[in-house]
Amino acid sequence: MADTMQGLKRTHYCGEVLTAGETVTVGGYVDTVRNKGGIIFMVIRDRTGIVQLTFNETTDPAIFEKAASCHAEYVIMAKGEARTRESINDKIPTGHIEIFVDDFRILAKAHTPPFEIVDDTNTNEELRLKYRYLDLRRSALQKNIITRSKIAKVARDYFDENGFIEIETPMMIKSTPEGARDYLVPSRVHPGEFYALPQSPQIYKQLLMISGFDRYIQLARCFRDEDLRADRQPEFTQIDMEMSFVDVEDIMQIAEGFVQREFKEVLDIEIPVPLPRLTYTDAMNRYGSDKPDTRFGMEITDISDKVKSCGFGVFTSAIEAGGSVRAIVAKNAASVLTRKEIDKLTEYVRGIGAKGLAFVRWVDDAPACSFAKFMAEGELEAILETVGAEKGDVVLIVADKTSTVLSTLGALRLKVAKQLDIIPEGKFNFLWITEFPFFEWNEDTQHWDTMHHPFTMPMDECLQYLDTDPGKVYAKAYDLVLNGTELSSGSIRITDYELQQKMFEALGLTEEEIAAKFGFLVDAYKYGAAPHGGMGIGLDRLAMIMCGADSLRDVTAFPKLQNASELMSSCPAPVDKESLDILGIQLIEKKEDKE
RNA sequence: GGCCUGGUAGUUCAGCUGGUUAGAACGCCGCCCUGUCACGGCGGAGGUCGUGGGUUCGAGUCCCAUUCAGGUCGCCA
Repeated sequence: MADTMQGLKRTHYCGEVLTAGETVTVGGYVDTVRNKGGIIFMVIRDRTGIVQLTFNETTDPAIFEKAASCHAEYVIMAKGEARTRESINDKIPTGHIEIFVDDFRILAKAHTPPFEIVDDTNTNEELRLKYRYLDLRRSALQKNIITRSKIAKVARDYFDENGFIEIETPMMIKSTPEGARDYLVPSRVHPGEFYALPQSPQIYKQLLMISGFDRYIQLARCFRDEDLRADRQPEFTQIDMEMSFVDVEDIMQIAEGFVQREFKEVLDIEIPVPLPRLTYTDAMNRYGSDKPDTRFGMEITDISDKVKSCGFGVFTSAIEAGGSVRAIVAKNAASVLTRKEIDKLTEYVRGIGAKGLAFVRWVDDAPACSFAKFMAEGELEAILETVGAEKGDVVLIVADKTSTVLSTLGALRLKVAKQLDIIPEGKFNFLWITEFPFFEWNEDTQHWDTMHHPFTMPMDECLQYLDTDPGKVYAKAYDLVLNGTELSSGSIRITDYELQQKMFEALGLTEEEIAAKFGFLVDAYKYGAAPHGGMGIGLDRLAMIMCGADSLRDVTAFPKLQNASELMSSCPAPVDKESLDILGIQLIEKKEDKE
């Protein structure tokens, strides 16, 4: 049986700096026990830090013996006098003090954990996730989770101070077939019918604007049944907001104030505003991405003009087919990007849709070039000059359909930058991406899809092209990008009923489809709505970047794996037949069922 | 679904062109040590080499399949 804590009341956390002479009571997990024979030094830990307890065999043999029986992760409580240590440890904040224990309780014994609870762990993540509650004892993770809490608190403060009202929207809503796949929730009361978990509170927050709440905020849980990435979890949290009587500039201003406030209050870092802006078109042309990382250069250069009449068929045929030839320059990379490494990059670009990779590797006075034999006198020199390459650089060139060229070079740019280790740490580059194209031509279905959602307002000057030339319509949509991660996406919404109808027509939706998918929303706008718009800021991603973490898993208490399962509780999991019967659900038998 | 990387003591890893009893560090267990703090000293236990098949006199190592995990593309209005 473990001891009770009867008669003891915690007075201090482990990380609190004590003054010599005071009597304190602390509790925590045993970190290390250093038994020297006649004296024991025990380090205990809680979420605030660590403190050393000292036991002397001659002072109190009974307590000494109990301390000697302790192992890592035992939960203990100790009362005693804080004393200045005989030898001081400068490396820890509480290193000058120790607690000389005169009352000691073992509140819970503990099995040896499957991995050591240390800050700088390199234990494989699968094991740590299986024992997530132990992993979360590590101060590095605790720090992240606590920072995340602070970020959320600052968000609430900021929006509250700016007149926003926090409103909860439902978690069980109607499934809409557009966009990401929904998680479905069956209903016992309505067998065969399903709720969906929200992908975002989008529709509800627009309805709240129609209701006149004017400024709405919610730390909203969102769900998407899509494949995971390091920066993508199936359930996540958005700092979701919406404002009335506003246009794009008003929302950007509020958002800029928000990030400024967060970084100041949580990290004590000044973010200068207004934040830089780039149109979607410029972002694609310069960085090959709609969420460019601007912490380093290596911008894309169009060299189509220089090679359109050269002798290299790969280049010329791409241009003749309406595509282009573009390049990036990796400065001083010739030593790192060996021929072998470039071959690996070629494999990589083939994997993401390009046909190949041409290169110039300028090591010695004569640049090594994969296509040199096709070049006439001076042509290679002209290319090198156009892209600004010098001795020691590597030029990487892709020729294809322009969209493929850009996306390939955009991905290559990031990969090479990581390989060369030229992305500066501790830098926070915010960037607005504006003027998104409204429509995207879908080759498969042969009609126009929206790039955002169909309630996004076109830019005023583009309204005239809605019927005639959808490709020329740009949206009042804006993404906020931080260090190459999309932090937030937002737009001004269509509040004009007739315009909304026109949008649906342009998308080729029939009356029935409109009514079935968005009927109540469309109806709501008949009753009058102030111009409004908003955005959803990814709390998880913001926390990830502010904590300097590489993955959302490091800022999420109980994250999902890449296959969207959770190891600790083993979910999702099958349910018994009775539960399914009540819901009116019948499973299709799998080919090879578990025996 | 495609591509890439990985799976060897509790943990992190080493293990070459196939060849005795598969190693190290940390952790764990036992004994010793009254000022440690990455404590130290002595001793010890601990392995279906992810799984299945194949090649071979012989497989952790080679081949095939499969599975799990991570990254990425597709996907994510």
